[in-house]
Amino acid sequence: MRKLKHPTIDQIELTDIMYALADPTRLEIVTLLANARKKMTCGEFTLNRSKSTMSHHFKILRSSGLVETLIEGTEHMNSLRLEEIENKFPGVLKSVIKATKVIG
Amino acid sequence: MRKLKHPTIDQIELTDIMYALADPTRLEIVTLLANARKKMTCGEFTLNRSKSTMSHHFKILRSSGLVETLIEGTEHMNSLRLEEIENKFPGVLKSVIKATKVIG
DNA sequence: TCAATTGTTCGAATATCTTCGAACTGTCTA
DNA sequence: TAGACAGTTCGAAGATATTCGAACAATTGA
Repeated sequence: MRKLKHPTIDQIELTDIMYALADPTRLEIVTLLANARKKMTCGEFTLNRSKSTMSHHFKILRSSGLVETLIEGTEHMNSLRLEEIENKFPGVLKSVIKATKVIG
Repeated sequence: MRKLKHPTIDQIELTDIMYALADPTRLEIVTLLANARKKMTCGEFTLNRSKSTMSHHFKILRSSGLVETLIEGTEHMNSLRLEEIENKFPGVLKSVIKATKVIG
């Protein structure tokens, strides 16, 4: 469990990102991460879901390429791969984050 | 069957749009519509799917607010609600369309 | 070394999605 | 008015998703 797998930039696919963002729970995680502007542990997200459910969503966020998870001790520090994704799909992630801000 | 229901602009929700765009078939319909720059009938999309399957996808595209369908005779003319959605969620739809162009 | 902490994995239940063929509806035209 | 045409709706099959609790793994600290 030393290191978690992440896709490289060229392995990231648009449909995977769309799919990851289509779930309300995951979209909320993404916007919280974007607004936090810092790394957050899984435990900091109190979205009324069980530990295993949250872990499941983070796994999908990681495999889509949206989130990077670094292990520090017993904690998993999560951050958005915003710049990389902006570089590959300009405007996609940023506009979605901005759109969620306006609403809630 | 005279007129089909569409959500008004303020009824359109971001997660519904994300969900609609997450399916490869629907994403392809959306990009074809965007590139066509004109209204297209359902029959013009030859994506190796049955009539009923295509109808199902168009129903989701309509209910998400992405697509508007006007009935002209026996044909259903479809178009993207690009300007409306741009107005509500700036950059979201346009950046996704642009991102798909680069790839395929 | 042992317990506490953080998160993952497993297995299962439930719900939702995609897909299709068949039957149907509304419109046009011969 | 009957047939052709474009899509929708229905019902069902099979695949995927979401969710949870329980068990597990890795690290830290006492």
